[in-house]
Amino acid sequence: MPHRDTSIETIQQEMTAFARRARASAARMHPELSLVSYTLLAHLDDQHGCRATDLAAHYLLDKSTVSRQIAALEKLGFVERRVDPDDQRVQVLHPTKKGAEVLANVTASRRQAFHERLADWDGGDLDRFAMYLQRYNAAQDRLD
Amino acid sequence: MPHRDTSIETIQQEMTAFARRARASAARMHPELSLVSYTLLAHLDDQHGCRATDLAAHYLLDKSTVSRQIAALEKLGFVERRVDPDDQRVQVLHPTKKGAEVLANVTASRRQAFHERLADWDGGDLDRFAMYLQRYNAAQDRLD
DNA sequence: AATCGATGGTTGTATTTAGCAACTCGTGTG
DNA sequence: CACACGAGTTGCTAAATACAACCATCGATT
Repeated sequence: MPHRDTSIETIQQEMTAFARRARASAARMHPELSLVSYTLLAHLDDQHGCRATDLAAHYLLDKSTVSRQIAALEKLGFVERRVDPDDQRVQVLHPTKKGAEVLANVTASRRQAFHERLADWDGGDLDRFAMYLQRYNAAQDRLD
Repeated sequence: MPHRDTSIETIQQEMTAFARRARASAARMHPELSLVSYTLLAHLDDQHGCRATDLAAHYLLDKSTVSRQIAALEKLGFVERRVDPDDQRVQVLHPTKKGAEVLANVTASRRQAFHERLADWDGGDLDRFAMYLQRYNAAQDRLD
């Protein structure tokens, strides 16, 4: 088996192992915000608001799923809806002040965890690893 | 913000993005074997059999979850139980012939998908990416 | 202007995955 | 022997998700 295949095998195994744990471990770390809620809220934050449909498209989730997740986030007081005056159908979603704060906390603590995990990596390796992941995910975007 | 932090931020984002999708995309590709079942079956296969408790410990799953997953796999005829003659409490789990075949098929098709995604990567990059992932997951093992 | 198809969103229903708690049954140790 | 422990199962619950049916609004066409 060529070396190339061995590498691909490893990548497959490790990505799978990672995926299996990520959700559970995220839930353990941040009971207040599941991986999905976190992701949605983060997207709203850095897009400065967007529509539910956009979230669904971007994350390949059913619109009903997004609708319920957003409803939950709204109930928690983390997002608010602003009806678009130009089109009464659309609700532009924004994180509330409270939502932005919680998001910032979770982000900080996730960042902390990542920093610990990556503490002994040198800068060049971090840089390359980051690049590879971006490249990998971008490829998946195109194929999925 | 030092470059190091930017890399870590990217790694965090990309790993999260990946995790979010992996399950759904695995389910779409292989409706016959969820990501968890696949993982459990694969573990049985390469350990040449093990106990339910070992699976639970290894994958940080509740023993009830493993029990039900195994029951499902057994119902499908993919695993069989062999009671340990030295300790009647333990059941050593093994993939059946059929289970091993299905596993091989799914593995092959997953490998195919990975090959497509990584088709335009050069050997050095694949190698480094694989190493980084192993290193990252090993670190997570220690901390989790 | 009335209508109709497309778009944004919600709700009903079902499935899957998971955890926790309570249980059974066998094992081994005081 | 009694009792604690370990392996596994089962009852119950909750969360996340998909699919389908639905409602409201918009925009284009007649």
